Amino acid sequence: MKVSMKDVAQRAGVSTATVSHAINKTRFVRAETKKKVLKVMKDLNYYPNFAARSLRTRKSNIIGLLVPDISNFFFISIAKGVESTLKKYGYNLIFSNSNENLENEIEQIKIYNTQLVDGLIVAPVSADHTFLNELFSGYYPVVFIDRKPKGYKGDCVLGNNTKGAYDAVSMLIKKGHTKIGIITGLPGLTTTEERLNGYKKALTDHGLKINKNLIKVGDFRV
Amino acid sequence: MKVSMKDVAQRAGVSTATVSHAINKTRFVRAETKKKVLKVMKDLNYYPNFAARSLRTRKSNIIGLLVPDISNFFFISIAKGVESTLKKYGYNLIFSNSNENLENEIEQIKIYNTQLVDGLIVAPVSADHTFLNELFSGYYPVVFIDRKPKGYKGDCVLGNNTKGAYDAVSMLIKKGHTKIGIITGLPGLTTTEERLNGYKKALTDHGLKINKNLIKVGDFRV
DNA sequence: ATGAAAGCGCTAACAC
DNA sequence: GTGTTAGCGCTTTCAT
Repeated sequence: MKVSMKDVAQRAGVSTATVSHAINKTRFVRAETKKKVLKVMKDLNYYPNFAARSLRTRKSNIIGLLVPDISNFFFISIAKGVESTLKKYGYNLIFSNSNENLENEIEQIKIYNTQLVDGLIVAPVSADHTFLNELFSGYYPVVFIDRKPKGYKGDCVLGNNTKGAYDAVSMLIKKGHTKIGIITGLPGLTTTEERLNGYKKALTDHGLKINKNLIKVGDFRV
Repeated sequence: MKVSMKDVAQRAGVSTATVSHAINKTRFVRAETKKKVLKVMKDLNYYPNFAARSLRTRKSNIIGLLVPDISNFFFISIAKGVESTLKKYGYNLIFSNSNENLENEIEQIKIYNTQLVDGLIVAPVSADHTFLNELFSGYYPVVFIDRKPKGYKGDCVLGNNTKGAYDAVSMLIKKGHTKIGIITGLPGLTTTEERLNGYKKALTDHGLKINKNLIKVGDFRV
């Protein structure tokens, strides 16, 4: 049988409250008592039950990360950064993949809605996200990254794609170039649209014409 | 306030047992009753509480994956495969990184020991793992991949590195080559050692001498 | 075909 | 400085 806090308490001759407080440093426990408790914990190879603690405290110390492509280097580097920062604060990462598919994204969000996570980071698929207004219970914080969820107003962390493209094109123009092309990302992504807008605006602002033949669609998803 | 099963039951005029069974299809519920329950669930935007369910059933439907390098393509492709297979069976993936550091590995295993996961997949760091014999409570299944944990006898899924290297070298020899080098992975890894053994054995078996100058250490971690 | 209620293992308010 | 105990939200046994 799995050893519970009660077992530890009994063997140490204290109450579960004392064990709990010894573990969590949430009220004073006499040094001697604490030492005894810790020893028993070790002897019995005791680990507090995650589910019970989580149920009681309403915290899971888990953050969800939902990305559209788990093998894309861009999203992996995000996952890496998120994971290492979370661990620093005692959190864990649940990593999930919508695979650029709206159904998958919705299914995964429903799982997160079970209070599995204390917070969620999403790089949304390219689609209308008005439905999020009712899907999100509002009981845990959500932040979107990289792409903007269309039709939903929530916190986002985004690159300034328009300005990036604008500046890049302006730079080329200033260097004397006039025939400037762009390979865009996948159509429909906000990043794609924003960069294309920046490209076009830079050309127009500098008196250059937009040549459709110089605009090619690539397979970038970030 | 977060809506609980009790709220759903009250609003639907049934007991929590019925709600539970309607959700889980775990005993017959009259079609009409079920329909009413489902509607109330939707109306109230109800999602079952993960922690409560997990506490009661002693299942989390979460599998842990612990790898030594989260940005290594090899481990990422493993993560991708694991994640998609898990999702197919209704499981989630907790993704963690030991960063080739034994302390991190141990810390993370302790977290998993809180019954957070129903199972664990580990690509261990290169170090003695005898300590696992007492660290693992034995209450959840663990499988090691890619590298063999030294000093611990447990389930592993490994490549046949010795034979792979042996065959590769033998092939070169059969083609008439005699000056055959190897760039190994990091020293200490079981994969490195096994491949080196295969390399050496192939040379010896075919009557060739081992030339230390032809053995170079690379930075491969898989 | 459904309900009542115990209990999973913790935390924290209250008591002393 | 420590103990008692209610209760978190489910699942499931025992009733009916």
